[in-house]
Amino acid sequence: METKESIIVESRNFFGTFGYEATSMSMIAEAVAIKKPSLYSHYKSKEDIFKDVLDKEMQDYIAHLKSVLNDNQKRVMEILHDLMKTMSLDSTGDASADFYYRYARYQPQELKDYIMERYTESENTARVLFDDIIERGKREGEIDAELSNAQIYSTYFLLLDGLAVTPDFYGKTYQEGEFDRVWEVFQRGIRPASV
Amino acid sequence: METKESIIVESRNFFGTFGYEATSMSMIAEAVAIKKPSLYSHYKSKEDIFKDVLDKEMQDYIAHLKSVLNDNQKRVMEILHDLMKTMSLDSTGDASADFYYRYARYQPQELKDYIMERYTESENTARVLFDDIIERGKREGEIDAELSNAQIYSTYFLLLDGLAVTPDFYGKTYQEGEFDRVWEVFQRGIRPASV
DNA sequence: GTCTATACGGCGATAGAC
DNA sequence: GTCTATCGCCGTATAGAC
Repeated sequence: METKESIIVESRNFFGTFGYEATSMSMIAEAVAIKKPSLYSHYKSKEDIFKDVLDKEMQDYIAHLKSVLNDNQKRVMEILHDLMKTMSLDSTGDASADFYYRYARYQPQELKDYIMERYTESENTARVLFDDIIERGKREGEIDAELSNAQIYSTYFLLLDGLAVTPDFYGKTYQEGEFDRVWEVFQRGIRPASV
Repeated sequence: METKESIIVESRNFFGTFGYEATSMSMIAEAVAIKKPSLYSHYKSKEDIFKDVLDKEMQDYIAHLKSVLNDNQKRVMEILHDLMKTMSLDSTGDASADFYYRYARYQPQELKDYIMERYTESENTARVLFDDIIERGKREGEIDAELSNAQIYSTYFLLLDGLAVTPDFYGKTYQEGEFDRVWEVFQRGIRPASV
């Protein structure tokens, strides 16, 4: 792997796990197996590394959503189910998810504007993708057409975020069942009334 | 206000808004209007300030929940509705909520064990309080008795957390409507089938 | 592009006078 | 309990040889 690639990967892991301030250039350098000053041959500052990591994560996130949501072989509720399940199970220890959800909520002051712009772009794109699939769900009778797309979208994303970042206060067994419990309530909440 | 009280309040605001690492003893001292070394007459370290803030927030959180949940004048769904609404609207800029939700998910390494213990205690207490009210909701026909308490609890808390901490990517108007949209889906998801 | 050496600043924390 | 002065450390970042 190229040195620059390695810097991105290791930095993302540290930023996601420990946060921006708690991640030092020394930690990154050690993980990449070079000396600290060598980092500055690739990036002019710690902020610049962060921005590069962020841009890459945004691209990957959208690419992932597109590939999952545009599967016309599957029924809509199956797609939404599988996506939520993946998020809730894989996310513990998933470096990309850790990173994505952390900086959606908590931005270092000096990077706040930059970060918020990127998330706004990303969430707007995600919204369009979801509008399409929700519309399909309504047409095919899986989702109650009385509900607005915004309703489905808001609720689904709140649950998704929650599942992705909730720490396990209650232990492993509880957490494994959490997705199924939550999914049932969501599914009851959006199904057509007459079914 | 006593100096020590003031330290707690200002520290909580900074810790909640900017995070533990991004909050310096100088910032706290300036906000309290004393010099930095004077802080050490009240606390022996930054970690100690944090622990005191955390303990206090936990107590307040549980006290708040108790007072809201044990209102037998109100119907169960009304209580759950009002609590979620308060969280979703007041929480933007509510220093206590900012603090509580931030450290539930992200702990500085050196304080991790201490923080997790406190949250586990707090969440276990919250769970008992919710079990009671959910049982009441089932008895009084507002909640489908087919669903487990864990289901209601998990889903409700995921939504609550989400509403409390979601940043406004979409602007003010969108955010104001978010609570109502989410509440309807939740309410449809847990109501008895025959109603 | 990588290294050794180093600058400079802010951090948490302490000493000791008042 | 509050202050001024200061310590030691580690952070980001740079200079300059190879």
